[in-house]
Amino acid sequence: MDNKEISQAVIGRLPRYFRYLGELKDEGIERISSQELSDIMKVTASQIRQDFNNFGGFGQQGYGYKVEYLYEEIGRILGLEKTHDLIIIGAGNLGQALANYMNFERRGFLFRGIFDQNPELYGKKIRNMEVRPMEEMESFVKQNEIDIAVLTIPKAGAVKVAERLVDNGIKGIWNFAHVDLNVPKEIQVENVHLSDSLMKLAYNINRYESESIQTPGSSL
Amino acid sequence: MDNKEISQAVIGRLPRYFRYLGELKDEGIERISSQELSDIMKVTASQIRQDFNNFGGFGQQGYGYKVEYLYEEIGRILGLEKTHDLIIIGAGNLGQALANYMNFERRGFLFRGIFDQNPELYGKKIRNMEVRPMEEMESFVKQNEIDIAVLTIPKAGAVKVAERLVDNGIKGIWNFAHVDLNVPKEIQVENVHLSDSLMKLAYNINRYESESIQTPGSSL
DNA sequence: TAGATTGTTAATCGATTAACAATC
DNA sequence: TAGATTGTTAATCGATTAACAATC
Repeated sequence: MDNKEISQAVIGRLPRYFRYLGELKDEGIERISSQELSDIMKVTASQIRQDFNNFGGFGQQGYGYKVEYLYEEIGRILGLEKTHDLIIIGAGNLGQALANYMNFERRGFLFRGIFDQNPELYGKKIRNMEVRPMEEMESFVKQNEIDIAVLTIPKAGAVKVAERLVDNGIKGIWNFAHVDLNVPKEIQVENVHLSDSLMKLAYNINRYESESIQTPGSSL
Repeated sequence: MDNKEISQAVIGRLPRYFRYLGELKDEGIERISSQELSDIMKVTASQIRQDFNNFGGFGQQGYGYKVEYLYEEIGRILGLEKTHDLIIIGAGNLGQALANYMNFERRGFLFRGIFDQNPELYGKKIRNMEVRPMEEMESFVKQNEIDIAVLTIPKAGAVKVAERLVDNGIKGIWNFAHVDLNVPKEIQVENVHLSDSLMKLAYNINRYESESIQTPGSSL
């Protein structure tokens, strides 16, 4: 409804709020102030209030926020009351791992099919789905109105597969292939580049080590 | 050597530079200007130059950057010439998928062991390693001087396991458990919260849809 | 040398934090 | 009402982009 664009920095924090509020709710806590939430989550109270106020006022002056209400509102903002139909492209280890991860279903992400180009895998049961040949991907996406494709194939084929998905009406791609996809800007892409993440960890480990060796005054 | 702190925003971009430069090198391209790289990577030339200059001058005025040299320098910054010994905690689908992912080894991340608390999995071969019981984790970390632990266990146990790892000298944790770990600040943590990532994708899909419906003038 | 392109300073933009008036 | 805490404006900080002098 609201028309001002929300920054991706804010969006990126919403799932974490959602998680903490869910936990507070499960603990039976009814109200919380931005300051209390700040202490728990280790972010400033100011940021919490700013973030929430991007979407309108969820709190009440002098009282704070109602945990359950806030939890539901953030879920609604994230679109979790809607369901999404998704397919997995690539039935390797990672594709199978994601297919078997039940928690996504809980949030409305419904696993509808899994595809691979390796004939040896055709018909293999993963969760309750049989692996289908890649050739069936296009028609399947159309007929089942698939929203989201999860790309867990090697990077060599990923760019082309993404184009085929786009041509058949996919709305979003969750991309685990180690390559940047080239799709129209109305198609949403969320990249999970695992090796990039691991390299970042390595950098931070190395940096900390060399820092603590060389800090003046820390010697001997 | 240098003492100014590099921002995580910059560090986060290094693996992507590294990837593109590796591809350019493989294509046999010897030199590149920040403007050319800008066109390929879709980031500003200014940002590229600023980023590189955090680490000293890698280029040459009037010429540009030598691809191979730049590639190697970034690899060095990321610490990829060193090796890291890692273990995986949790031999479920995701743990096995990561264990089988060969590409990490290529970058010096050496898979040394995998642990689980489920006795049915003990001794099961994953890649070339047998699944070990959780009880052996501490001694294994110490004896083999493990740097990095990959946490692919449910969130319930993750916080405690992380503490045990820290007590035994781990330097970094690659955390796939859907919980924030509570470790001393000298321990590096890199979180991969898959469901957060998927929620972000869902938000962006929904947002785009409602926007294109409501944009003034697009009505029919 | 002239042309190209870096390295670096300055300007802008956006995100975070601080402050406080509004109000429950 | 008085106290608490939000919603929101203003101040600050940091990151990105633009501009240009240095120099290959």
